[in-house]
Amino acid sequence: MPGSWLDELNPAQQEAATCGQGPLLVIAGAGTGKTMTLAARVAYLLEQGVRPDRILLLTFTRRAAAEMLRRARGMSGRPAAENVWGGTFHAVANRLLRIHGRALNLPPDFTVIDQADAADMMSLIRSELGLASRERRFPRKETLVSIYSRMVNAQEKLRGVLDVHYPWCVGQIDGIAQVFEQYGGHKQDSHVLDYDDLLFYWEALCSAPGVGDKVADRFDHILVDEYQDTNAVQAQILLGMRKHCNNIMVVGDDAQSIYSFRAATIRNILDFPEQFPGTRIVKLEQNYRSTLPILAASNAVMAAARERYTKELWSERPSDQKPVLLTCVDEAEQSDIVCRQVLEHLEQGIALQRQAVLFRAGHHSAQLEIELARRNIPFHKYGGLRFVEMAHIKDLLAVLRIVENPFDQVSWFRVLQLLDGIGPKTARQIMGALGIGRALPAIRDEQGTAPGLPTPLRSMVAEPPDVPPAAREAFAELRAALAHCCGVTGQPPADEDKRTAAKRRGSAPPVASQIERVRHFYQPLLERKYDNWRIRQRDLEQLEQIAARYRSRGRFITDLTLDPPTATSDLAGAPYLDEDFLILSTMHSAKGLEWDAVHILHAADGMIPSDMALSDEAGLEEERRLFYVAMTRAKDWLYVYFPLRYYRRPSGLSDKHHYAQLTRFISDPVRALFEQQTATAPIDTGEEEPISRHKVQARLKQLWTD
DNA sequence: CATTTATAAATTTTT
DNA sequence: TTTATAAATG
Repeated sequence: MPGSWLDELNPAQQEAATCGQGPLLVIAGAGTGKTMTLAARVAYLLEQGVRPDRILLLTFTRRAAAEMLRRARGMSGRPAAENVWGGTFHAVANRLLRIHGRALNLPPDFTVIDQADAADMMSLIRSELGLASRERRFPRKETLVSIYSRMVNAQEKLRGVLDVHYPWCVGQIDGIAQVFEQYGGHKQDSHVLDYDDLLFYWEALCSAPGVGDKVADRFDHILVDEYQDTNAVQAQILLGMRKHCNNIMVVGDDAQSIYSFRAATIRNILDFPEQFPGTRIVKLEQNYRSTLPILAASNAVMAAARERYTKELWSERPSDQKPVLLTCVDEAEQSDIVCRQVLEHLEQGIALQRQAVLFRAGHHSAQLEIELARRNIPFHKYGGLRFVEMAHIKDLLAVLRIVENPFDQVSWFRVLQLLDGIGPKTARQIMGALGIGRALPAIRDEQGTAPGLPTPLRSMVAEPPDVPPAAREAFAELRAALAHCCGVTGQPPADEDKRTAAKRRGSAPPVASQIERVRHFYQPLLERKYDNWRIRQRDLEQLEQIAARYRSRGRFITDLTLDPPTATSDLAGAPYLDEDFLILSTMHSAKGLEWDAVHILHAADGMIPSDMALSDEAGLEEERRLFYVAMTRAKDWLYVYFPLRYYRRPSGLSDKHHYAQLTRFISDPVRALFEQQTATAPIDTGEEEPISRHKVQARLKQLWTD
């Protein structure tokens, strides 16, 4: 008998949750209880006696999966829900490939590299090929990765990708093709997979004879959230996983597709019924989240979309409070008013955690962050520059990655160049001497068949190569740190040879202790490299704390690349950090979340829609959906801020500025649905703002104009 | 000759 | 604030 929790669902939600066998497509508009429905589906399946480890729940973030399983546990009262396979496509791919990768000739010790690492590898290849110094500038390494990623994810030809999305690179097509050619080999030599490989190899796993059946046979039910933001490869994976179980449920909303830059395509959700014959379609159209006025404004924004969507979102939450459009003089005033608005709600009893500030790009919140810090308002920021992308974190992790995977060229290259007197050239020499990369492929081949021979790591410890005098001391430190992390401290290397790799890992010290040792090696380099090394040191300490939760170094590294933690909120001021904090988030990272009060910054053309996205029609439409996603996060209060004036240079004496235009998404009919306020309030009695600054600047100007 | 230092330029969104 | 290029240094 189904539990009483089913009664809390509306008919459409119940239908989706208790649907029988076969493919199921759920079109779920914003705020229609999608998460609850998915959780209910999991709970229902468990009650029906489906084994938890035969359910696969694919979500956009690990957090989303955890949240859904938590709810499913609450509904079904079955702790067994913990054994449900949940996570992102990438994380699940990683897990499956660890188990079955041997069938595809994947090295058992492969590590996963993120986009920045992939970019570094592209750069490595670019300089090896001598493409860096040409008369016309070769694409940046980040651009190379983007092109490559789009190519493999959308399964398009290089030529086509360049023509459509990177027309300024078309002239360099031969060089680009050369780099990509080498890239595959370099990854293989380095025993690494990039994000795209994870999906690609999973797909390959499905179609491999023998193993393909085994993999597909692992699951009886597959549930996919946010299906509008999956790409062609991910759809192929689902098709490949269908062999035995046809019970595939996908949930999504074509109006909320915001990841086409990652080659996501709404074709997936639109074509699902054809790809999976016999699909049952359920639409969730009742919005439980937002008040009517907020919903009306959001719908009005979408009404102007090129393609109209067939859903009719409705709500039963009337309210007198329209969304508010706040026009302010400039960015400084915007920050000021956001703070005051947030605090006002806090006084009304809306905790900071139930409020969020959303913006298009990570740096759009920079001014606000300073203002929040000044007023001791704690906040957490999601999206934008993340922890693992910071140079010092990457430096330290690179050392760990070397221990985990001694063939990782990018990490060696990075770590070696940290040392005094070692640049690209010497780093390559040392790597060659250690047998890393293509310099000495013979040694690597023997490695596979004759496990007794020294790996790069062992030769590093036992017979180190020569280094420039300036680097000797630090190099010795590095060797000691590496030795410690392998667990060979104090023991003669001869003793090591007898053990298997697995045993060696077992004897390695705890991950946190490894980081502590690496930090000891890194500390002097950190202090020399950065003026603000104290702040960065705190980050490294925090990394060590995160590591303390892990038993396996490999797991730690993989988790960090597949599910990176958000940036530290140093500015919030640690002493004042209490339980409650305001949420700052990019619009992308806000997907699937909701708050009582939502503040949207920079509703100006050029910010949203972003200038970068305006090159084609599709880009503009995606920006519109993005704005729609941001608006529909709000339950009771929605504030949209529009600064009139932007300064060209954020700092500096020139007071050049330009006037902004209200975002084109708030057209006149849309604007009528907002309550409009102009912030003319006297600003912060303590110090007047831009006016006095201009006076000072004018006075300074006289010094050189007269 | 390779590395370091100085200078200029650029800067969406994320697994 | 990071990153590519140019000049300077050891």
